[in-house]
Amino acid sequence: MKQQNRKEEIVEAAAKLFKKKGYSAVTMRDLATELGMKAASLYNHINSKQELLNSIILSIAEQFTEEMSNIKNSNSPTAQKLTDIVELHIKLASENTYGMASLNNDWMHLGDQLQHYLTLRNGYEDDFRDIIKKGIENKEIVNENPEIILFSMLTTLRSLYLWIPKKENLDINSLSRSLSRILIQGIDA
Amino acid sequence: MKQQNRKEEIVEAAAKLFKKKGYSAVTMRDLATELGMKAASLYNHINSKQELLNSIILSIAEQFTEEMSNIKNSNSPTAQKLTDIVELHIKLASENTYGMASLNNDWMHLGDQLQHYLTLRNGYEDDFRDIIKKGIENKEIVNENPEIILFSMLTTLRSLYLWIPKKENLDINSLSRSLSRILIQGIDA
DNA sequence: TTGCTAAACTAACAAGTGTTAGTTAAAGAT
DNA sequence: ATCTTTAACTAACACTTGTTAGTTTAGCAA
Repeated sequence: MKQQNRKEEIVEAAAKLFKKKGYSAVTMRDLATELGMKAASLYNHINSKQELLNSIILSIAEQFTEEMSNIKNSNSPTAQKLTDIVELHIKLASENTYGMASLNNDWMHLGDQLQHYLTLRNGYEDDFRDIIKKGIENKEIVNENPEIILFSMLTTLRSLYLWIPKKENLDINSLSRSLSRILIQGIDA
Repeated sequence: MKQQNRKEEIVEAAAKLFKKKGYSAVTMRDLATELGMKAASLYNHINSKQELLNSIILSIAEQFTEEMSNIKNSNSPTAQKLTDIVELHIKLASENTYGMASLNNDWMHLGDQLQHYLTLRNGYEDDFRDIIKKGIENKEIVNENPEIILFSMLTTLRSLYLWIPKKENLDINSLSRSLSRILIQGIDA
């Protein structure tokens, strides 16, 4: 039977290189060298460079979509939902510090999966926006432009993949609490 | 005399394409087509593809560095300095909606200018961090981990270039006020 | 008119691209 | 011992890459 292990090593090494140089700048020869083999040998395990990108990005995107739907459908107060979203991003970012880079920067190079990805992303953003809007209606959060709130939170959360691996001995739970406080309660003394 | 105008058109078109597809995925033939000419003709105005990226990124980076130093050396209270930083990012992001993408995503492809860029960026971040730390010492802002505060604000500000062009009829002053409030005072009702 | 210059062109190059075909060596299964 | 499969290899392909050389065209100065 095929060694599923080797394929995963390739996908991981690909994600690592994609993070460092971007999808387009990584050649199959780069990737092969990283794994100590020749470019042609990669094709015993994978079908194309494109497929590597697709599977890296979509597996993460689908996790986001699924977990967001759980949060949205819970009946927690708004602040708790937002905290849950922070936690979700921290979890997935720390589990996928390489792949998150492709998700953020190379999604436009998804070929036939681009539309599927965009659908997932738009759905995710719509859910996030709805949570904020309901929070404003219920006067649980302040009456600022929900688009600006969404933008501000989401861009911070989307960048976690860059920041988390730089910090050693990072306690994920305390990061989660601290970041939630900062995003929700601000930094004014 | 050489038409400096044409060169600026090329740099602008390059920045636009770099934003859309990333530096590595843009070919000189793409760029030429965008401008209605042949790739070889570009070299009547520019020296290399690399030079395009360098000038796009460094001109913006230098503006950030210069203006940050003004803010740091002012004797405004911390909250005002932070508001000034927000304003600075909004200003430069709206003046460079294309180039900011290269600054954020393609800096690793700067060739011999990479070190210079990193020096500027580190200096900028150090200044930003100092402002936050002083604010905590003076009890002007809350005693959270300054690295998390820095990360959170900076990543939001760095993403403005993506968000600003999507909003039409955007009043830059009201965005500036609103975003400053959200970042500093949070969203808790 | 003549000459110069800016800015476009065509043609080409050497290097690098993703990928395929066919081969080979080692490990397991019969 | 033989057969099959896995996963590596070499060689090569058709195409694309950034860039250079040399040429052409149009406008301006003399």
